[in-house]
Amino acid sequence: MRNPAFSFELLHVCAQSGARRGRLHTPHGIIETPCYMPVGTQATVKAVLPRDLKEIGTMILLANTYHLFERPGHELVREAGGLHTFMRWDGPILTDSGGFQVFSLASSNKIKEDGVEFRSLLDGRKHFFTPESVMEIEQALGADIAMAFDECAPYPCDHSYAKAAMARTHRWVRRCQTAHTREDQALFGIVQGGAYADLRVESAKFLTDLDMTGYGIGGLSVGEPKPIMYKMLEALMPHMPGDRPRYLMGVGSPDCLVEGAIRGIDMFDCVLQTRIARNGLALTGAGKRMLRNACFEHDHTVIEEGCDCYACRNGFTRAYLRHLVKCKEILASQLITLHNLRFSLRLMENVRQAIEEDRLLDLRNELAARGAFD
RNA sequence: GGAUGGGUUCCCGAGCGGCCAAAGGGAGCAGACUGUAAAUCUGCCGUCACAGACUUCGGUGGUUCGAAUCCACCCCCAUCCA
Repeated sequence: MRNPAFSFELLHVCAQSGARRGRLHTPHGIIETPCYMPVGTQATVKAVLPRDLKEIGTMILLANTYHLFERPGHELVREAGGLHTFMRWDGPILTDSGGFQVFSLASSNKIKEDGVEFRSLLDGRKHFFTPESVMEIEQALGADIAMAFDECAPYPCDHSYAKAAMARTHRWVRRCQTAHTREDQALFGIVQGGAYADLRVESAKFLTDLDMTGYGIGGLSVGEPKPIMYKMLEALMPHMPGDRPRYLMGVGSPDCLVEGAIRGIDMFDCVLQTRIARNGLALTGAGKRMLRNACFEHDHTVIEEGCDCYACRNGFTRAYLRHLVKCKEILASQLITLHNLRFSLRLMENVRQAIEEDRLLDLRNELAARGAFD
């Protein structure tokens, strides 16, 4: 079932860490991996122009099936010529299936064998999502990569529940495969299994047998301690096919990006960068900086010396950004978002280079020593 | 000069005899944020030796067991009338 329109080259494996340096070819462009993918849930990365996303080195964006179904509706996007045309982004796009909303909006939906009943956040109406209907929506949206419809179990949850959610996810992914026909779009399956290594391994094996174009690893970073997440990755990774991209869904704090790459992850997405930016928090190589705080009132230096983002390159100071944050000015969100995204994309550039040079563990240790993960 | 309505903790603004250190906003300070219901949310926000005590509601006296709340006078402010 692998889609021939997509190919994944494994360029190098870091001798020091085992991390993978790869290249994923898609109809809308090439993705160098490991990569970080900015999230544009509503067909826009909040506060950033597509032009700027391109300039900072974004190779692929995320959008969300559930949110775009609710508004503006997938038929409208289809009518507009698909997501790329609609949102004016001609690079690769990945659509999440709405599986995460099964988890994050758990209080307003009901999970059944056939699918999930969602209560609309906008008008309270009920919508029933099935693997088939989600495939219909994702194909209408027309992203390069469509994620299968999965059930993301919460943490903590007991073994039997995690197993049931995993098994359902497995049944659903086969239905997704059957319903998915678009040849210029790849379908990625999603490994589930909660915080249970045996289930993770079982899920990895099951999905491997389905010979999919790529694989998501879902249901992690849902509240469990990081060591557990890492343990899950270590347990399941030997059972993942080496010649397919592996996407750790929803994970992307600076430390997790590096630790994930070390454990063989090729793709990451995370809303953290953009969300914390809108709350005045900037990422730097020496740790996070809450620019709203009083200690920056008279700090006339840029967010991070040497950073090549628009804000730092052009002398926007912490004192000025603090002022913008306190005034709730839109520019604060724009500048800090751009900075955080550039920080993360540059981090991955460094990770890729370190893999090529077989020194990713060294890089990890250097970053940690400088406080980049604080 | 007369009439009326007001003066409340940094600001606005509730309270109108005890349940008031005083609602609610704002500002200020801090925290959270990982497949985005997030330009959101949470906590603190009179002072201190802080499970308690002390000082506050324009000022000064008074009534009362008890007052930001009632009374008297005074000082300001707003509007209106001369």
